[in-house]
Amino acid sequence: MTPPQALPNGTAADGTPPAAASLCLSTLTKRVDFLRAARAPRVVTPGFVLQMRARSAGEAEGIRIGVTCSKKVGNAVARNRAKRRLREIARLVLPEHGREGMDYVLIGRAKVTASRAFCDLRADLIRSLAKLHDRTQ
RNA sequence: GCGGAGGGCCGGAUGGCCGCUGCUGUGGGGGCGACCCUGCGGGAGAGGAAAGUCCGGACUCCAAAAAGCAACGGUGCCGGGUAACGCCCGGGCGGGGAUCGGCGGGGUAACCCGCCGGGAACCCGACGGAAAGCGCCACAGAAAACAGACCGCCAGCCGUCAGGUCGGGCAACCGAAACCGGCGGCAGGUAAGGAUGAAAAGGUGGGGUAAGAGCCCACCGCGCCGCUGGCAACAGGGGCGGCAUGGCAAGCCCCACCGGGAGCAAUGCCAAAUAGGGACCGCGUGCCUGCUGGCAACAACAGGCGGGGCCGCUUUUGCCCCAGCAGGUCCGGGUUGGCAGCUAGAGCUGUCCGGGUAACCGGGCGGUAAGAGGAAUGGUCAUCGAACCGGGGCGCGUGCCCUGGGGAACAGAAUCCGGCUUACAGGCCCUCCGCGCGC
RNA sequence: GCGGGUAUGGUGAAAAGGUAUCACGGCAGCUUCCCAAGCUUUAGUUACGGGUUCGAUUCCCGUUACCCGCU
Repeated sequence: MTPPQALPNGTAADGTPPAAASLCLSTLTKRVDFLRAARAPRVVTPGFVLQMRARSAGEAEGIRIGVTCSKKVGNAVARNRAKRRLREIARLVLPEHGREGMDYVLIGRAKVTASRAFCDLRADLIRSLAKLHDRTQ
């Protein structure tokens, strides 16, 4: 058994972020929040669709994240698996790359969300966030 | 060894890092509040179907649900099990079933085909009633349901013909007569036969008859009545009846039994907020006694009588109401927060003992047990890994060995249980029956 | 999660246990100089799988898909 830190891509990403994670992420639960985000700018990648909306003042605090999958993704097992993977990349990426006062919505896609390599999925999210942030500047 | 047929179990494994949701111990913090958040330690966290929502219950509300009636729905061989069931077990009856026996046909033969009978393990069956009633049975066919009589068959009577017959004649032919026969008609007998059809009024064989027919006889079937066995469904055998009851009840229906309705988005509590609002319907504007207030009318309270209401009707008990209110329907407004219900129950299961053919029941000892709430139970990496694909070797062959790729079915608790049904990669185990061979 | 309903040509609808019908549309043909209109013709697993029945779109059971209601 070789220790895991010998592997190059395992240690690089998950160095410190979990400590910072606790302060911001909360979950979107209301249908209206999802509908507002659906009208906001979006980026489409093979594994997911990312929507980002800047909240108006006094609405809520911190970064909020919503995850959703339609019936097109598959049965309950497939949908739950897709949502779990999306939640995991959000947990790893958003504390570092997310912005205060934003609602993010991740939408799963059929087949690909569950099968795409995890590191690719994470890189897709970082790239998409950068794109959206550039666009709103 | 060949062939056939059942049942049960499992449902990828190990480890590293990083997470999620309850519980518990301890510490800290927040909210007006119901309550909530959080650090550290400990321990727990999807299935055999969690699925479909097809049955049965627990539980909650509809005030309680005792009895009867009606309506509606369900179940349906018998017995047992169970909290209960449309489930399970055992039995009965019917059907299927490898093989076997008999008969017939084809073939030189091996064998093949058809019919009938018995029938292994086992499989299938909504399997009460069609002589209580109603309804339906298209097309075809003479006829489709108290049978009837289209064709046919048959003796009789009448008419007709002179083919057979009889007489004469060598013969051609002549004559006689309605006996046989043909044709037509009349009034009957008969249901054996008749293209059909899913189904044709007991079947097969013999006797019998003018022709026929359960008209008679034998066997089979059917019905009725005893007997024997069985708790029963039913089976066996006996006698009697000459046959009456075509099918469909997953058509209406009859019989027996069961069922009040809605469902955890039930329901209860708390917080916050609002207009604690309005319209219509229904019932109704009581009587007596006591006490208090009042000059009195009367009002409030308590008790009795009477009346009304309680999601079909009646009765009983009970509860509520009597001056505006409990009840019903609708319109409008506010909230979309928190907690409980919420997981230990007819629990599940291992083993032993006892009862039972079994399902199952009783007892002892032990093990085990998620409770989320836009919904946790995972993400990722590594190693090992079944199916499957390719190459090589061994072997007569099923196959075995080496090696490279490959990479795990159906599927995610949502109040909880007992079943059923449906989906499912692959693996493991056990049992039964027939035939053949060996001992 | 709980409860209820529907399925028939491409679309919308009928049909009593007995030949699957109607309208619009599509394809092809006739007609016309061409188009329109008109006429003729054509295409169904009655969602799927079983059962009852002589016979099923219809009756019964199971499956699938879709739709509706309930805090």
